[in-house]
Parts: sequence; structure tokens; C-alpha cells
Amino acid sequence: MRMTRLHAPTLKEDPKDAEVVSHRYLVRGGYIRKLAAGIYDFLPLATRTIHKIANIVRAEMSRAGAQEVFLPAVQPSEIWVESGRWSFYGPELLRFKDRKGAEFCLGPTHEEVIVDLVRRDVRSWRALPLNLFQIQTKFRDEIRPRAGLMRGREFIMKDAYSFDVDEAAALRSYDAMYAAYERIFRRCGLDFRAVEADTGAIGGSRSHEFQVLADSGEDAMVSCTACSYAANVEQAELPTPSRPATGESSLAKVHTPDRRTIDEVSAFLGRPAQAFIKTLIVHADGKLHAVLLRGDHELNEIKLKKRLGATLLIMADEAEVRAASGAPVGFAGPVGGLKVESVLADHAVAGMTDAVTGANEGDHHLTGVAEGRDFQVTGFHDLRMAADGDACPRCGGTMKGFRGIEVGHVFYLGTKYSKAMNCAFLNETGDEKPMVMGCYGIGVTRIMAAAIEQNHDADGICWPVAIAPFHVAILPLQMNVPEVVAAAEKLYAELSDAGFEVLLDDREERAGSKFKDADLIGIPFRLAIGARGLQEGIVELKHRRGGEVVKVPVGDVISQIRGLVA
RNA sequence: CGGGGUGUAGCGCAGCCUGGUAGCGCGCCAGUUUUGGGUACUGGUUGUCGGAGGUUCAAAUCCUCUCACCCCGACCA
Repeated sequence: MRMTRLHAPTLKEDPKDAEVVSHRYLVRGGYIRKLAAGIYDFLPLATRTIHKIANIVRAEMSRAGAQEVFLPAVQPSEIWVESGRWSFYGPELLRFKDRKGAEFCLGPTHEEVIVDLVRRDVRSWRALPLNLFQIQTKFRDEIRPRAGLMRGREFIMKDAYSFDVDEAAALRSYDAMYAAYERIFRRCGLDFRAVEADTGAIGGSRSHEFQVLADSGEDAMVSCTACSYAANVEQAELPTPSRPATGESSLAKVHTPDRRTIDEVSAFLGRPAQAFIKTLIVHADGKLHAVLLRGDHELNEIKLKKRLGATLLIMADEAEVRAASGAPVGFAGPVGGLKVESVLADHAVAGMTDAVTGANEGDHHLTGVAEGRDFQVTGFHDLRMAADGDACPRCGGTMKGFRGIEVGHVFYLGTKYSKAMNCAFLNETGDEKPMVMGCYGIGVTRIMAAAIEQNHDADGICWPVAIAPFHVAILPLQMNVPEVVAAAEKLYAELSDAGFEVLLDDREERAGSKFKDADLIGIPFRLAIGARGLQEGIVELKHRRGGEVVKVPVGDVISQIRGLVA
């Protein structure tokens, strides 16, 4: 490809609406443009990278036995009513009517469509296992799209669905997908980690997320430093700690004017956050409950929801907090009783002495509070998020926290959808059974963004070779020196013929501009051809990522590149 | 949805407080110059000032309504 023909409008200045690195560089590098909030145009460079990622995904899915299909983006409401998700899904599901008034939605996912397809024609155990996948544009009307491609509303996703005769077979399908995912992300050149995850609204009993390691990631994980356990902090179970030896303390009320948060009271009283008992009032299915956590811990709403068996769980509003505690938000505490259905406490609160809590009175806290002596709870449970330094639930080792970007998710679904939508088969003994399903997603466009978050420097993108839009950039540095242009053209032809994807910067620009754009776009290897070097028969080969520069005789360029790109 | 903010040339911005009919940088076009990290200079092109309504002799500027977008939060296969 010639730069003069390539539609890659690069920008010198950062776009004003881009905060995260991947968004900035994708826009500046001429990869994407925004059409509306969370909706982007993919320009030629982005399209090339997306194709690279998609082809790796295709190859590995095929290898794992899945077959590619292409399903509609527009879906009728009937199948969603059937699965129960027409009412369960909120406004995130974009709904609309056709000219006859019939209701449709833009597919945020395709369980309904695939189950409908499979149940029509698959009636026998002989046809199973079956695994179908597609690479499709999905639409989710996110409350707040952000961070460019990381959380857009419209995005490209690979989704696969497996159908099996029983749980054991379905788990084999799951394991095959898990293995395929590891191959996919490795081939994409990403530093990633598979972690145990919550199954969320989708149900099922087994689930792993594939997380690209990046400090800018939205998700927090912990992994054990001693064994292989790794999990999302939402998912990680925590071992029950041993009760601390009871210490002595005497209860006292202190005046804490206008100090509401743990941080504020902690600074005011000079006590660490670990000495606090945080009292949260939650509203679950119409009833109020209190949750007690150690001050430095964070509530895990998923665990709490499961413990309460609640379908709807939200933080109580100000009026509810006042009704439960008799005090404004920020001063609730367990001592003296709360007007709530139950008081649940995290294990870490058990046996705390000399603790600080709210006094159930505006502008006052209690110190010297002892659990058991000053208040009782309904029960102790695992209710908090795992964090850096926590003990591993498997081996007791120490867990380390890290952040990641979720690029893939595999779920064991069971029969949730096949039962709801009557997707069944006849087994060898003639009995009708619901198929046992799994579903497996990969965010194709998110991989593009995540790869940049993980692979960039101050000048631009440093693509892994496998997903770079081009392998090599050729930069003739003096367009007015015929020998330079001729040498560049010759290398361009030779490298292209040898099967490499080459971008020739044939613009009448000075060297500086070409270097800047090549760095920004992030082509892994750069050949700079200058009049000076050419006189000695050499060109300069630079590795975008490491920055190493080697002088290469013109005749050796192809073999050198061959060794690098392979 | 709650809080905060922004809409003026393709991009990034100033002008608004104190109304007088629009400007800067980058880009783009022509040329000179320069020629290994966004060269310098000359000339040129580019606007329903987000939209609607109102006040006024006069509105980018003041008022009302509205739309879009961004950030924080809640939300989330």
C-alpha cells in the first residue's frame, strides 16, 4: 500500500474527547472516527487489524471444531419473550418497531437466535456435539459508553454456542473453547490471564474471563502467588479468617462534625481504616438490611445478593438510611440496633474490638466498639471483594491484585436457554432431553483497543506483529533524490512479492513527518532509506517496539524481515 | 438517571463577563526554502458561531427552551 493512496488521516493534536491511550492513538493514527456516542467508523487501518484478529479467531475456532455462521443483527421480540429476557433485559436492549408495529431489537447477544436455529433442525443425539460461532456487530445501549472502543455501544464480537447431550460432554466443549481462547490470545501477542468469573445474569455454573493485563483496565483481579488460582475480585471466595484474640476497649461517643466517609473520620480521629466497621444499608426486594464490613474492605454486591437470595439489590437512599439508623447518611452503626430485616457481617468483622462505628446520631461516632459485647449480628459471611494481600482460598498463599481488560468470556450455560425455548433432542433410548449449552464470547474490537493499552509508548502504538495493519513501513527520506525513491520502490516491490504487507510512505513529506506518522501508526518494522546510507549500500531497520536500530545491506533486507515477521 | 463540563473553519482553541456583524494555531491549496525526528517564509482557501424561540436598531455574546458530546458515579456476558 502506498501512503499517498491510504486513507489514514493522522492528527497532530489529541482529540479532545479521548482520554484513554487506545482511544487517543486510534483517532490520531487515523484508525477510527466517531459517528455518535460509542459508535465508530473503522477506517482502512483499523479494518486491516480487525481482519487479522478475526482471522486468528476463525482459525482457532475451526481447529476446535466450531463452524462459522452469520446470524441476523435485527431480532424479533418473540424469541426474547420466550427466553424470558424481553422483560428481564433493561434499556440496554435497543428496541424498535417495524412498519407493521411488530417489535424487534438490535442483538446485544445471540442466545435466542442460535437456540431457535438449532432447535428447528437438530433432533437427534447423533447430531451432537454442535458448536456454531459468528463474528458479528453487536449493539448494547450502554448507560454510559466510554473510553473509545473499550466500552462502545456498537462493537464487533465473536460469539460461539455449544450444544451437547449432557453436562460431561458440555464441559468437554467448554474446555475445548478455553484451550482455543488461550491459543487465540497468545497468537494475538497479548499478555493475558484467564480468571474465574461470576456467571452474572447469564446463569450457569462455570465461567472464566480472559483478561489482558493493563493498569488502565476496568476489572480488578487477584491471583495467587503460590498456586494457579486467579479470579475476578467479584468472584474470588475468601477463606474464613480465624477470630482475633479479644482485646480490651471501652465504648465512647465522640463528636465528629460533618465527617461522613471512612477517610474523613479516619483522618479526624487518627485511626486507620482497618479499625472501622463500615455499616451499609441496602434495599433488597423491598426490605432493608444492614451490612457490616471492615473499613478498608469493599462490599461485593454479587456475594451479598446471593446470600440474601435477592433479585434486586440497591443501596438504600437517604430516607431509608434515616429510617433504619435514625441518622443521616454517614453515621449509621450497629450498636443500639438498626431497624432492618437482618444485620449481615463480613467475616473480618468477627471479633473486632476497639473499633470505630457510626453512632446512629448525626455528627457522632462511637469508639472502642467490640463485636459481640456491644452488638450482635444475624450472621457472618463472605461478603467483600478480594483484594491485594488476601489469602488464597485454594492453598492459603498470598494473592496479588492486578487489573485487566476483559477480552473474552466463556460460560457453561447448562439448560437455561434450551429448557426455556424447548431446544431438545432424542437420546439413544428415545427420551427427549434438553441440550446442554455453553457460550463463548470474544470482543474483537476490544482486543484492538486492549492491545494498544498494553503495547504503546509516548510516540504511538507498538503493535504485536500478528495484528498490526502492516508488517513493514518503508520510508524514503528524500523524495527528491531519485536513487532513494528507486531503492524504496524496489524494496517495496520485492517485499510485497515475498508476501509481506508493506506500507510505502511515498508522500512528498520531510523525514520527520514520516517518522512521526510511522511511530504513531505503529508498524512493527521500519525501513528508513536515506541518500547517505544508500551510498554505502545500507538501509536502516528499526524495531518499533524495542527501538533497536540496525543497519542492513540492501540485499539482506528480505531475509532479515523474513526472520522477524515469520 | 444524579453531579460536573463543552458545543465557534477539517482538528485544537480564543472571542461571550462589558452586544456593533468573527479570529488564532494546526491542516489544506499555490509557491519559495529546507532535506534523517512534525523546517522557515509568502500568498490563498475554509464558518447556517449545535438548534429553535425571545429581548434589542443590532446577538457568537443577554434570556428561555432544546439537542448533541465529554468526564465522575450508578449500570454491565
